Amino acid sequence: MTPRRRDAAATRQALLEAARTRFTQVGYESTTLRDVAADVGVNLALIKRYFGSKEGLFKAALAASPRFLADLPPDRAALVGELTRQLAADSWPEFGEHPVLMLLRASGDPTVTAGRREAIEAAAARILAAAGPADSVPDALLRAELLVALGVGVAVLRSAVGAQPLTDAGPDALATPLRAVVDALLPDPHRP
Amino acid sequence: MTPRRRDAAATRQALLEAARTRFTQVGYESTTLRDVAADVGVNLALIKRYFGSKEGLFKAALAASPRFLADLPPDRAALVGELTRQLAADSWPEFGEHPVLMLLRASGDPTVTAGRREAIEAAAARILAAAGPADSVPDALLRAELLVALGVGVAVLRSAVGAQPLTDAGPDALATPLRAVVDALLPDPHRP
DNA sequence: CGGGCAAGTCATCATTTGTTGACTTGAGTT
DNA sequence: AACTCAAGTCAACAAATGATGACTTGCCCG
Repeated sequence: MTPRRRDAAATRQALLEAARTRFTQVGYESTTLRDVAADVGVNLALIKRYFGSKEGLFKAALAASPRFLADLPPDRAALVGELTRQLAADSWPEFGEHPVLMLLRASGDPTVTAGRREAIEAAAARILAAAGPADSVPDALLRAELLVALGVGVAVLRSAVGAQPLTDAGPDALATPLRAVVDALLPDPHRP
Repeated sequence: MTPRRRDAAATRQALLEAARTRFTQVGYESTTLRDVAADVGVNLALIKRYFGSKEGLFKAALAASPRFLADLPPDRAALVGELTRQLAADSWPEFGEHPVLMLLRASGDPTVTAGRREAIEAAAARILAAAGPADSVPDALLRAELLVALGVGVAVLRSAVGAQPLTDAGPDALATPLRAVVDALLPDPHRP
């Protein structure tokens, strides 16, 4: 290996990834900057240099994470497939943990909590847009948000709680019941 | 008011309630024993006296909380009603917060995390038992656990995230979509 | 009434942890 | 080879916090 020393960009990136893992796994409060620095093999003062503070590190790590329930296909048939893929924890190859968990384990910083609410509400809006015309059912947005709630709950039960049999269920086992839920919550406007 | 001084039972109870509120709202790490003691108007050393340690206080507060998705009626029709009631955050009159949140915001103590997993799995088993024969569908337990996941997600989105319109949705608005989900996940064996 | 004991307080300690300014080192440039 | 500046290290501080043992006070029982 060629341990590229004195590479600011690489160090910064490594810090981001270590921070994301810690924050996601043990939460904001239990993550210590010394641990993050040690993971990378770097001095803790570098975190201040690059991110200013612990809160800054958290926000940077959050911004570098994939969005929850983004990139949903506008095709209803493919929607269930993509939902299933994003709910399975091992479907984030480049990430060891489910990205939505970091949102939930955040600090109490007002900026973060507000952004979290917006991210959740935006996910519901994306689901609604992908599933069909919004006016098909009066409470369509509420129903879409219930679907987001299901996604959040699945992520929590799989990645944080480890509940069985849900944790070990593969995409195949999840797809069928998920399709039933999607059909129940978001009636297909083309199929009255 | 008659501030009953020197009443060990009352003081202990007050400490438990204050702790539950703090743990639920801001999580284990961010809850300080000084804050809990101050809420009750008592010295922090009493917490050690009654509960031994912070971890002991947490476990005692957890044990004093109502179980999530307990007391489900064995009647399928009433199941949705009870689910709806337990998902609405204001349906716990004696508690300001949803009890499932304290489970999620727990410390990393192995005893607690193991108990949490068991509590979730037991909730799924209770739903399954209330909804009908377990053998009606092969993956019935997985489906019941998805219902628990929905409950966890709804609790998180309502009480911790504050996502709209879900947070302001009342029992009436929730019952209809919830019934659709229950029917989709747990097919009624009496109605093939 | 007064002795005993539990209820409650006080002051303090040790540790953890975020923050910070001064210092050192290495790589590229001239 | 000397210079420069950013990358990185070091040591230390201050605040927060859980834990703890000694001390005080009020209630109850004889």
